[in-house]
Amino acid sequence: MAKEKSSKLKARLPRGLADRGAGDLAATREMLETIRQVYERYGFEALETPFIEYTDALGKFLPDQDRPNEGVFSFQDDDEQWLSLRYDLTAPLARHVAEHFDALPKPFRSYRAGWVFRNEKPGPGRFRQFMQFDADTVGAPTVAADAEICMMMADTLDALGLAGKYVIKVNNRKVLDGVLEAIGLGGEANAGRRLTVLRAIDKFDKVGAAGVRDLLGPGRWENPEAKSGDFTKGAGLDEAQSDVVLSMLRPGGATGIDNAAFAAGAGELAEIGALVEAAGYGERVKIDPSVVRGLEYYTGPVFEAELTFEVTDEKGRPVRFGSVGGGGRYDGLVGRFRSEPVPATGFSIGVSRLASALGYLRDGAATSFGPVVVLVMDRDRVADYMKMTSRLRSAGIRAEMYLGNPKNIGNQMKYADRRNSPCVVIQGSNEREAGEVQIKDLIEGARAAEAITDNAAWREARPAQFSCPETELVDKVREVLARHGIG
RNA sequence: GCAGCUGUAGCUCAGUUGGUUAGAGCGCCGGUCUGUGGAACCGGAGGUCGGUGGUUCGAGCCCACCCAGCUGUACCA
Repeated sequence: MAKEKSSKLKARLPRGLADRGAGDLAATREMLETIRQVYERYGFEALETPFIEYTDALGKFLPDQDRPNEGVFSFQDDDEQWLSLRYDLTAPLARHVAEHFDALPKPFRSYRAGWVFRNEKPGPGRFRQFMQFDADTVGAPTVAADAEICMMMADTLDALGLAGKYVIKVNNRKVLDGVLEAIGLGGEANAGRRLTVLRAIDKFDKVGAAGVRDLLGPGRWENPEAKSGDFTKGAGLDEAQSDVVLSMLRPGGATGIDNAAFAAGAGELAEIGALVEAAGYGERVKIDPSVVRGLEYYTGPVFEAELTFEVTDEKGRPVRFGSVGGGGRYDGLVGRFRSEPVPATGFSIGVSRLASALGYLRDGAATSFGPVVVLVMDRDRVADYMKMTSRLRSAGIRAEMYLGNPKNIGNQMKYADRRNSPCVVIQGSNEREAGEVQIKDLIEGARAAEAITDNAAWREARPAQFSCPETELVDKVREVLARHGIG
């Protein structure tokens, strides 16, 4: 008993997770709908798969010898089989397609949105639960499918109001493989070093050409000048090898490399370039040799959508959003389940990150209005107030009767204020006798009251309040809502 | 994982060379207040001072270890 106080549960959320309020939800809903419409227009169809899959269907087959299954939330079923929360939407799609292969039209074009989960260290803009919105074409080997996906991403970002503020970068894993082969890193024995080289290239944006050179060679200190902080082990390439890799990152890319992989990759890139150019997307979709992505399961073209604008956060620090989506061709993924190879290509939008970028862009979150509040002026007439509320609801207007302690009208007004109500409905005995109601426009009232500094005067003035016959309640409320653009 | 920084109320912080019962502002709940949302006044709840051990007559303060958070870095299939 004495310990009761200290044994109270602490209300807290695990790190990397977030509750989302009305404003957030509304913005996300609108955004998802915009994306959905674009995808539909391109002829993709909806699909939903569960949050949970067998662990082996998710990622065990991805040749990730680095850290198998780390970063995935997993648990065992009662038959001891391992299950996991999905960490992306691509692996579940591959499972779905493989499972229903015979019933699906090929190429199969589908899209899906949903939560994915990663058990990784969270950071700014990185959560352990976040939403993705994917579109994939399965069963189409042609690079036209890749080009189409890129163009659709461009159209999607345009539709979201980001025209001119992003670039879709395209590269090809075969080009990278060709370069690596040319410097003697081909073959199974060098898989680990290849990975290190790819990761170094991936950091080009962050550390620059000199940083990449360090990472390709001996390694790099967190603070290069002081040689202090954390040390990242390099790939151990010599100068000549590094030169070749770095030359690839310059505009124009690598030259003088003569092997099959490089030629195939360069050819595909040129083809994609020609397709997007011909369709008028040349400014939005660009070849960029520094894009690596996905490190393991991509087999051909890879894409990345990057926002190119900068904003500052509430503390005045610059915020870079960078990548808000990416994808590529994964010809091996569905084939894990089947004896024949199944080509596939897709793109994934990071909904949560993109939503926060859009939020910054719209300087300040749009306020979402609450319901109309019907005040309780006379405790004995609750039935009448509920009836009024009901009339508003029947007319399609969000409305509620005040359910707290009604003894003080001021408290009811405060409640409505806090709910962001556009207006309140007041009917005391005076109005009742006259067959009227008072409607107070809280939004207009707040605006009108800005000039009033004295609280007594503010009360007296009752700004933006008018009375009307009770029969016109719905129409008048509707007028107030319309004035503020509330549907 | 590694490195640096930081831990006192829901939030922002104060707290003397180690000294009694750890404070403030804001926020929250209630009241003044049964006819009006920005105010005022009054009252209240809320703390194992991140944890454990140590030094000391005495620790929020000093020491050791641990934990958590933040930032960077690595990883991100």
